[in-house]
Amino acid sequence: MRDETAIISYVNKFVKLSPPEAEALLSAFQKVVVKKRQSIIQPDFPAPYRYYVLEGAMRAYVAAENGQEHTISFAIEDWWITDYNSYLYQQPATMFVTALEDTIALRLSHVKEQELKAQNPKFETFFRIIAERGLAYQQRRIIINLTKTAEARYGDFLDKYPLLAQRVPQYTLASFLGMTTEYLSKLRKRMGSKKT
Amino acid sequence: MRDETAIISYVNKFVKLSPPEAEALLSAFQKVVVKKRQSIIQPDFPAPYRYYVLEGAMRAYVAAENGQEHTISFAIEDWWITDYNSYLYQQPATMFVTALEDTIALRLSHVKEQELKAQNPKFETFFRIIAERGLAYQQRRIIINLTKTAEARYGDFLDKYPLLAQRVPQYTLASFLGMTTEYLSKLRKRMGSKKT
DNA sequence: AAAACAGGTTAATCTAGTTCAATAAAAATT
DNA sequence: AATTTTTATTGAACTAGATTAACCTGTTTT
Repeated sequence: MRDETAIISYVNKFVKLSPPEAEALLSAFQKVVVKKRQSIIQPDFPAPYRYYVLEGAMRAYVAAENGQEHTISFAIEDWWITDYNSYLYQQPATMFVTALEDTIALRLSHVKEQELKAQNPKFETFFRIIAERGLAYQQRRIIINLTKTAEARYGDFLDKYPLLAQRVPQYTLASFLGMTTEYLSKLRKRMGSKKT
Repeated sequence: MRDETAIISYVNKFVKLSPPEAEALLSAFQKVVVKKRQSIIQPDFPAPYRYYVLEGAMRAYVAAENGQEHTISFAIEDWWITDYNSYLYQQPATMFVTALEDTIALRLSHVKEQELKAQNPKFETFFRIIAERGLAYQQRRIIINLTKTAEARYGDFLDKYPLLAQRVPQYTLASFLGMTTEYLSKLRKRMGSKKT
């Protein structure tokens, strides 16, 4: 069982915190327990928090008119998740963020985040770094989506996130990769031996 | 003719700079003139700079084996452009960044950027803000790519960037939107009256 | 232990978007 | 102003991937 100090080690990978700084950071977060299938962010409501996953798995998705779901992101241990357009600009969300497993997360409110950054430039640096990492990650994802076939996207995901691929329901993975469940099922059969 | 002080007004929209701070900022940039079709970033070479466009237009794209080009981003006046995975992590680029028109830009080296941020937390704040804006923008783009048809993506782009849509070659727009030039041409004919 | 639900597979049919190839129209270069 | 290069259009043939619908399996819930 990981406790909330996991986030201290995590932040320390990017900026070195003194014990009082670590304490200040920790006190800005609240621990939340989310049962499988429960949503912590819903369309039309603002998303006042960003979430750091301590244990478990979540996903962010948008629901289309016809009932289709499109997974925008996953988050497991040490990953962050929220609807960034809602959180950063404090506007109504367009996404759901829902637990794929029973999950324990630390949430940080938008207000507390501003306080942290105002209080200590190290926190400003930290949030700058994770925003840049997110930016670079998403640019890679956009490139993959524009350039690769469904089969190549799946193969690529398997290479990069073999454990995650086994951990999340296949229909969420298909919708993350931009294809239907049925087609992913066909691909898996066709690829058979080559990949796990 | 916009001169380099344009970037001062731009940064001032996010963080308020005193005259000496503005001076410090400006001195970190170098003005560069890029002729149409000239590349400032190429695959396999690191991208030591990020670019702020003063005048003109550029695009970032990846070239596939078969000769296809996939446009990752555009930049016109007041926009930034670079290969973020190369610039942020100082690794070899995978993209080209090339001028679509004769362009004047201000470039900031990775080294200078670190100096600015170390020197003054306001700059740290500024780069945090533009990274977050980029993140939110890219999350919107990923949603559009996953959820909309080619026709809807084009309509959407026309609504949001009507001037840009007329300014860049259509094949670059098609490749940005994730479709072939031929298909975009067909869409335009089909949509005819509805949209400009 | 039956019923209900969530997740996954299979196969037939269909279509949005690609490919290929030729042509046309603009724009840049001589 | 003629030639070359770049950009855009058109149509026919094709295919990666979607849709529909039925079925299967394991897991919760009653």
